[in-house]
Amino acid sequence: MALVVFNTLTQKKEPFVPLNPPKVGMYVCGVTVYDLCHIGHARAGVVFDVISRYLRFSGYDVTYVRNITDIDDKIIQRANERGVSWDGLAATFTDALHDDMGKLGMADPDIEPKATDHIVEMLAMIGTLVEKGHAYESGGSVWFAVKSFAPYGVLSKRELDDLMAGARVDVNEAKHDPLDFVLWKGSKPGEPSWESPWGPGRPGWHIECSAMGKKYLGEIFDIHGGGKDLVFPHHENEIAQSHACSGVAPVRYWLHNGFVTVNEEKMSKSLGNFFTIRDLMANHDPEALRFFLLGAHYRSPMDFADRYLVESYKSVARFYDLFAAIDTMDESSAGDDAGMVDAFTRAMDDDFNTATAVALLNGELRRLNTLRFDLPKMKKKPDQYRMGLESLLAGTATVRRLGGVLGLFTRKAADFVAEAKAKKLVEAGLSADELDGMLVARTAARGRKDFTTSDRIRDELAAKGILLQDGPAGTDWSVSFE
RNA sequence: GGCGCCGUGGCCAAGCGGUAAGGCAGAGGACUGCAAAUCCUUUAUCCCCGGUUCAAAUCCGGGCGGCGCCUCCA
Repeated sequence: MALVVFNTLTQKKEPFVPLNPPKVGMYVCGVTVYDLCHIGHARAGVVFDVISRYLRFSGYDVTYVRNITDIDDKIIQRANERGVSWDGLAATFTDALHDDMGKLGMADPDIEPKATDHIVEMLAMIGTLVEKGHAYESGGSVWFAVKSFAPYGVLSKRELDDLMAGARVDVNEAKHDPLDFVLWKGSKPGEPSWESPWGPGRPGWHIECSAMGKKYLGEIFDIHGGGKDLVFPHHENEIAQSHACSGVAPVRYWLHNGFVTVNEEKMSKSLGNFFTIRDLMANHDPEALRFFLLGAHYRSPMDFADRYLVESYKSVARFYDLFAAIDTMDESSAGDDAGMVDAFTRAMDDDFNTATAVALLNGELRRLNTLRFDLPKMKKKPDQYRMGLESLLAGTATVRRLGGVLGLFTRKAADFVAEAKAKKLVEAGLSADELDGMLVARTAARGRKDFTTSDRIRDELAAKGILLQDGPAGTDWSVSFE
């Protein structure tokens, strides 16, 4: 089976056929850097990160472009509020963006263009649109004449009349038509501005993506992604600009991810009900957030709650526990579990069904854990043991590799465990030595069958989120986040 | 008002015409001094009502309920 993707343009799943295989050009709308990123940004980031990873896994040569909007009204406004320069503010939040996305295990996009580095390209495009009669200057700004572009509405399935009827369209004296949107915004004194044939100003929001997409991926490219809320007006306007300029539809497949909601309500900056990635990372492992985000299909809405992250952490930890155990075996296998790879591919080929892919990984984890604990019993039968070991090693390697396609399990297992433990000790206010002392005391108590004492120590630690596990090799501990 | 999405076990969530994946929580069991971890077993007929079909959670029609876009927004 081959890859099938849901195209917003047609509202259907379609076979994915790139323009110039094996090359795939993919453009994703990044963020406007005027504030910290929230979970919604994290979802969009993770979704398209996984899509790019999977396309590569499938053998495509992907060029992944994700832009940064570093000039915009909100940036100017926020900078004024804080009494800092607009570009300084943008730089600050760009750094924060990189930091946060990096923590979430995002592979860097191949190209990360900034709006302010592409004023020339935007002006050229606006010039062409004016020449072709799709845009006009008025009141120091340049506007796109929506009615000059017949296909307007193809993406968001809107009729011009319906839009007109909506009372919310912006009324602006300078526009010839209420539907028109700005390409070049004439600036007032004191505002950041660039020179243009129409006077000083700054770019409108939509034109940057048209200009940068074209520059880095060409007039027609394969995938354009972003959050569902960008379908209208942003992507609709982007199509209008690009298509009117070049004469061809710019994008073959439009992909949009669903929202993250909180209490069933969309999380957004304007509602103020958002959690920043940083807030969350203070108490949770970034991989838990990624795992959570992958648990639902990318187009479905997801409700967020803290406890889901706790659940996800447990799941992730279960995988690392297996990996850590295998790592200490000092054996390796070049083998691969072909059936597993096949099932995974089928799931992901169906419009990137990460939920099914994760379920597959879970099922395999159970199989491998069973094998892991049964293996010692097989030692008397060398043939059986050898086969079991091979299956365990190959299966584990496969889970790791496929997890990697989802951006999961990329840390060393030992590091994952060590990190979680170190963090928990700090939280519990214990030093490693103090904990060791307690464990030694408890082992001694158990040795003399003083279970009252040993259980008291165990309860004390459990109250701090430190869970003890007694095994043949001694007592180990793990971390709870409840 | 216009456009679109969704409604699956206590919770989260796949499946989208062939008889309900997976996770969390719960119950029972193996293991354990007791636990924990791990493993095994176990919990649904898919919002309601009609229709199409040999066959529907899956398609169509009508309800009810929730959400999103139409204004900045991933």
